[in-house]
Amino acid sequence: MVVNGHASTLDEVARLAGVSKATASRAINGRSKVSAKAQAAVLDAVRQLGYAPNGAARSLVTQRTGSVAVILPESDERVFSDPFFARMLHSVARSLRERNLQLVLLLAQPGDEDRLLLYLRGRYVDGAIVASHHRDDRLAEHLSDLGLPCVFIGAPWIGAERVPVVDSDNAGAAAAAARVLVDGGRRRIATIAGPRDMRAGHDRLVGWRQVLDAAGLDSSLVAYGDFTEHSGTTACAELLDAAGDIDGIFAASDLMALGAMRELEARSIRVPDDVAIVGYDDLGVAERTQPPLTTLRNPIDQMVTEAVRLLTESIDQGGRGAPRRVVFVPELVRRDTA
Amino acid sequence: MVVNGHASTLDEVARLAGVSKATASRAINGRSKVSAKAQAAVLDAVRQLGYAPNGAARSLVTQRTGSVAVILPESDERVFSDPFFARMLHSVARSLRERNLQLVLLLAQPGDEDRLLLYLRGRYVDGAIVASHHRDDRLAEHLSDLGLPCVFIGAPWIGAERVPVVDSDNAGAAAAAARVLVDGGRRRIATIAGPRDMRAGHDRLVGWRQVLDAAGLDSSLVAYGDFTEHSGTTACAELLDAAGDIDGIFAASDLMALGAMRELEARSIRVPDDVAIVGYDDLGVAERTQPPLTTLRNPIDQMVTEAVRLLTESIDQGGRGAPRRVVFVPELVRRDTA
DNA sequence: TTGAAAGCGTTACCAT
DNA sequence: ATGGTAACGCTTTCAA
Repeated sequence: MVVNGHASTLDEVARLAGVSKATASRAINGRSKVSAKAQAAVLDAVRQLGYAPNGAARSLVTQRTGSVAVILPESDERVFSDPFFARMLHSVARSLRERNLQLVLLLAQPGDEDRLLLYLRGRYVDGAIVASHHRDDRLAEHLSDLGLPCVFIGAPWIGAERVPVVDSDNAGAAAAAARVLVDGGRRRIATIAGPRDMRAGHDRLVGWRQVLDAAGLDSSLVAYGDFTEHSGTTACAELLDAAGDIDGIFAASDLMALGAMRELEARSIRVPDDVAIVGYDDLGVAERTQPPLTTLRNPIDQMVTEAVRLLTESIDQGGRGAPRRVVFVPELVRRDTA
Repeated sequence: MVVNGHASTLDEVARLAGVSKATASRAINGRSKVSAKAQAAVLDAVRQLGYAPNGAARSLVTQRTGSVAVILPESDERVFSDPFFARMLHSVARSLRERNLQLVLLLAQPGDEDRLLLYLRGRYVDGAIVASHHRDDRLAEHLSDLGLPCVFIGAPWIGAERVPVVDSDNAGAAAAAARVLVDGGRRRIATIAGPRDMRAGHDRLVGWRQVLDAAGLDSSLVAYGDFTEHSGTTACAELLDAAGDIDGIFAASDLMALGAMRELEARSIRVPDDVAIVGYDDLGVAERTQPPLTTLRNPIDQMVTEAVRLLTESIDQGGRGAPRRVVFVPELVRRDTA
């Protein structure tokens, strides 16, 4: 394809096609009127030379790169173990494909923020979707300062009012979960909460506590995990050791619920007979637990679709537009654990 | 930071600092002689304006983007469930950071090859590392045609001779695993193999078979999985149903070994007393199984370090340089399952 | 419909 | 050490 190691330029294409650079450009981008003859000649030359437009040159004039970043300010361990991210990225990739945008995944490790910011300031991407981040990261402020179109999936702790946010009602959903347990007659209801420094972790804990308090039940049976299966097992053991009479558990992720169920099984505690469980996410694991898990469906696809819509809108408007906020409500999926 | 929505340019920095664009550029990039006074003035202006160089403009002249792609031609389900990728990316990120390169992750879905190629041809990245790919993808040929510096981690099926490859000796390691079982006195040795259309899957099966054949043992006890835990469980059940007298299993991934152990436990078959097991990977899971898993350590860090070294070398040489091939040998890690 | 030419924002060469 | 200026490869006026 490539003639001799050096990528071909529009100039060469034009020359080979016997037209000007301008016409060649028009033929390639196909927005403008070009005679059928010129069109064919150019396309032919493109094929012969294996030509592809130089991205830098094109971006320089169009102010567009045709790519969008997904930023994950998260340890790669979690990124690559939590089904949440797999589902989210899958969904993002699909949405972007429809709009002919290239997905660029940026793993934002704690220490590496400077290079990330430099990259974004360098306008290597047209916009960014930020997902799941911790209490202390100031990405929202930075992106807002930067003027780079962005959308946050899940509200950031800091600077949430300055950026568009697509969120789900974590507290409301957790409350629904707690209500399932309370209405099911459970009285010693514990929770395996997510990390305290993450919105989802925090809000789900709050929602659970509210319902328990309102029902006059003890809301002190709390153990913390990090959304992983293993942490669910540990947390469950902790809870059981502290209070042997627990009869209901709300786990802030299905993975933690699964871990908890393993611990319960190890102790020969029956689910849901002895202990009822409600999880959170419904990304596949919940259907496959034994017995199948009652859970709240995290509306990831909806959030992503909306996020991409908002982002492209913002990109098209050149980054202007007021920071909007859209919230989706997780749906209760009743199966057999509660 | 940004004055008014529009990113500032070098021109503005220069004007504010009272120097020429040339000097401003030199001060910012810091390779060339600049008076301390000018240096300070420029840096100050940069800070005041929140200036960052426009990537496109810079790339256009330097022919460098400062970023490197990691291409994963793999379903996102596997990318986000197999610890192999987590470890690899972690390692890549570390190596690139040392060299001040930005990691750009490109998920190459089957249908999406065209856009990926367009992106690469557009020179949005300086080079690419390709990891784990299937029999039918022609990425190696394409990248070789393209002239983009690249390194493959794991040999591709097609075009392996045309690109630099960093690999591990899958067949040799699998042979070592089989030998552990044979030498341990096992006579009915099965394998849970990886996907037939992946090099790692194929080669590990070959290595295992070679040793069994050489020992005069039946090498037909094969079930296929896809490296996931779940597939390991299924495959193990399959094997057990087909041959009840199995006394040794080589699983082509620790995850599949774990799945197999769950099935064995469900059937009250003891490990290693009744059935010995050897896994593959040693990325954390192996230490935590019950009992701890004997396995082969996939030399991911070594492969990645070498891959990044080769890649940056190739980038510095402008993509020239003969396609090299480096192979690392996995180490046997003996624990308690065999 | 087409072509010439003016940028886009940098870096790098060449004088000074 | 510094400034003017020519690239880099493309898109997009503006005339023709």
